[in-house]
Parts: sequence; structure tokens; C-alpha cells
Amino acid sequence: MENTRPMTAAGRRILAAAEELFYTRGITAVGVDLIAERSGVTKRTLYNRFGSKDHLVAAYLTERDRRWRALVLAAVDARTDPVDKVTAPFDALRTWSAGNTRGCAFINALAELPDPSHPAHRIAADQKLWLRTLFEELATTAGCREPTTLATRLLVLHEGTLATQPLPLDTLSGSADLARALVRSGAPDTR
Amino acid sequence: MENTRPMTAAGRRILAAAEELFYTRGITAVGVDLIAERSGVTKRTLYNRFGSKDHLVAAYLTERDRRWRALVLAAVDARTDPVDKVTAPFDALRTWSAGNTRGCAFINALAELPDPSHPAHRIAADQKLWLRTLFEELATTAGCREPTTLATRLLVLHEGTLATQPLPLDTLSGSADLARALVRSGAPDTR
DNA sequence: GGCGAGGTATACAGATCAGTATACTTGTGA
DNA sequence: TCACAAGTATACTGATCTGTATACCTCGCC
Repeated sequence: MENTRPMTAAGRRILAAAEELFYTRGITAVGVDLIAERSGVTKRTLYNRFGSKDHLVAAYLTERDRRWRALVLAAVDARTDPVDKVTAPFDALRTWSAGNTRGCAFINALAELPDPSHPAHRIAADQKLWLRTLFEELATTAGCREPTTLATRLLVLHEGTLATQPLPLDTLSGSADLARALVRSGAPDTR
Repeated sequence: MENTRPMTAAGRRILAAAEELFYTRGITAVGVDLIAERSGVTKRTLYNRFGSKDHLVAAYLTERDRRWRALVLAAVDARTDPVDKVTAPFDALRTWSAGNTRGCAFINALAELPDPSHPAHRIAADQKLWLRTLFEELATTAGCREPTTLATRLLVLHEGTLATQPLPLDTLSGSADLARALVRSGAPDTR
């Protein structure tokens, strides 16, 4: 909404520091003083740029969502086969997981911010619904049967893989295999 | 370890209040003063019983894990068919979700407590590994092919369903259906 | 009887939190 | 040139946090 305000160099540094700290240490556990110090900026500047900690949290999630969607869309573009495109978000998940071993930032944010009116809830919900819609569109293009059901199943697989990431389990490869199997069993030329 | 200490009536009230507050509002956001007030107890008593907030958090997760495992095992016992037993944890998930709409307490706890040496990490990891082992044992008993692979897939499905719970999506029924389909396709009398 | 465990009541220490106040500096563009 | 936007520097407010200190109460049990 008010994100049309141009971002200054200090604002970008603040946002970068907030992304790092909020994701690795948790939102409630990180204070604005620490973010200001890490970005080489005074607290006054932080408040001039973002208004409040809640707004900074919303900006953090929005920016993270933007980067993640770009990665997913790039992974889809990198595939040529329509069936491979459906499971391309799992390719992106492998890349993404390499530098993000603390699970899903949006699920984690919801865990710390129980108030449903907090902007984080809408951002997180939008992200998941966006991925579900993407799965459905790709499945439809690939000619899969029941693309809606398939999309929900792929979303659950995706989220389950992310959720188990901080645990001492390797679920990524198995989930990607299962996702491909589900898509192939629903694709028209595999039955 | 030191959980052999007998629990007093005040201790039980404290633990009950902590369970409710930690789960619904988040661990970092809830102070010990609030827990003491809610359980009708002095803060001094809380510290006499649990030593520190971190120990109380560990006790909260341990108790929650105990109740959840009992529910899962009861759901398995309620089924007679060996194939139905494999997907029984998804029956339990339906019951459990009715009163727990804030996702998985263990994933949420890891989101707020990034330090891997915190007891919450071991408790959460143990819970997931326990469920995975249970899936594998039930699948083996049911005569499923590749019970290890199947168990990991069922675990990811289970966690994905829990993780998407706070979102405006209904994933439970679809996941349970997929779980049953996976088990049936691996069971000996269905191929 | 008395003693000790468990609990109450209240106050406090020391740290940290989000957010504000005041005064100064610096670069840029009209 | 000069006005303005962006940022620096530092101090502060009031609230809240975990954890402790001190003094008292009240049972049950040896």
C-alpha cells in the first residue's frame, strides 16, 4: 500500500539486517536497537524509514516473499517440459534450502505473532495461496487430471518439506520424488 | 532426567497455564508473571517448581508430547485392519486439530528458540523421529513395500498438514486421502 | 511440640524493550 | 545561495522482562 515510497540506501541496509536477524534469531527475540547497530544506522533513521517494528516485520516478510517468488518462477522457466514445470518449485526448494535452514519464515512468523490482524498473517496466507494457484495453473497446462486436488497435495508436500527442514531428517529428495510421481500419475500421457 | 520429582497441585496448575499460554500466544511473548497469575500461584512458587523459564518451556513441550503420543497410540489401537493402522495418526490429527489451530507447537517452539542446545530442539526432534519410526513399524507390520520410504513420505504429509493449519486452507481431508492411497499402493494385497 | 516443606505476599534488582526528544551535520537540487 | 530531506549522535521515558530477597503462613508428620 504505502510501499511506493522510494527506498534509500540506509533503508536497504536496515531491511537486509532485519531479514538476516529476524530469520535466524526470531522476530520477538531481536530488538530494533540490534538491527540499527547491524545496519550501521541510528534508531532514529530506522523509525523514519519504517515507522514501527511491526511495519519493519511486514517489510521483511514482503521482501522475502518477493525474492522467493522470483526464484520459483525462474525454476519454472528453466524447465521446458510442461510436466517438469509442475514440480519446478521443488527444484527451487533445493536451492532455497541451501541458505535457509531455519524452516519457513512465514510459518515461523505466524508462530510468534498470534494476532490475526497483524499484516504478517495476510502476507503468509497470500504466499501459500499463490503457490497453490501456481501449482494448479501449471498442472492444468500440463493436462493433469484434477489439477485442484493435485495442487493442494503438492502444497502440503512442499510445506511439510520446509517444516521438517530444521530437524535432523533429510526429506527433500524423497518429497521431490513423490511430487513427480503424483504429477506423472495425473498427467495424460502416463496412464 | 530430573522429571522424577513428584508434581504438586500448584505445579500442575502452572504447567496447565503454561501449555495454554505458550501455545496460543507464543513462548517469548508470554512472561512468567502472567503464567503465575493465571495459575493462581506466586512467582516464587513457579521458580521453586521449575527453576527457570527455559525449564518450564521444556516441561511444557514434554507434557504436550506425552498427551499427543497417547492420542496417536489410541487412534492406532482403535483400528483393527493393519493397513488402516498405518494411517491412524491422520485420524488422530483430525481430533487434535479441533482444539489446536495454531499449528505444531514444536515447530513453533523451534522458530522462537534458535539455539540448538535448548532442550526444545531435542524434544521436537525426538517427537518427529518417533512418529517416523511408528509409521515405519506399522507399514512393516502391514506388509507394505519399502516401509522406510513410505514412512518418510507419511511424515512429510503429516507435518505439511499441521504447518498449513493456521492458514485459510483445508488440507486435512486431502492429506489423509493421499496417505491412504500411498499406503494402499504399497500394501501387498492391492497390487 | 516442633520442624520442615510448600506456599503466600510484596518488594526489588538489573537488564532490555519500543519508541521519542533535541540538537547537529551533510548532500543536493532549484 | 539556500532550503530541505536524510541521517547522525545521544539521551531519555515508561513499560516489561527474568530472577531474587525477605518475611510470613500453614499444614502434616516424627
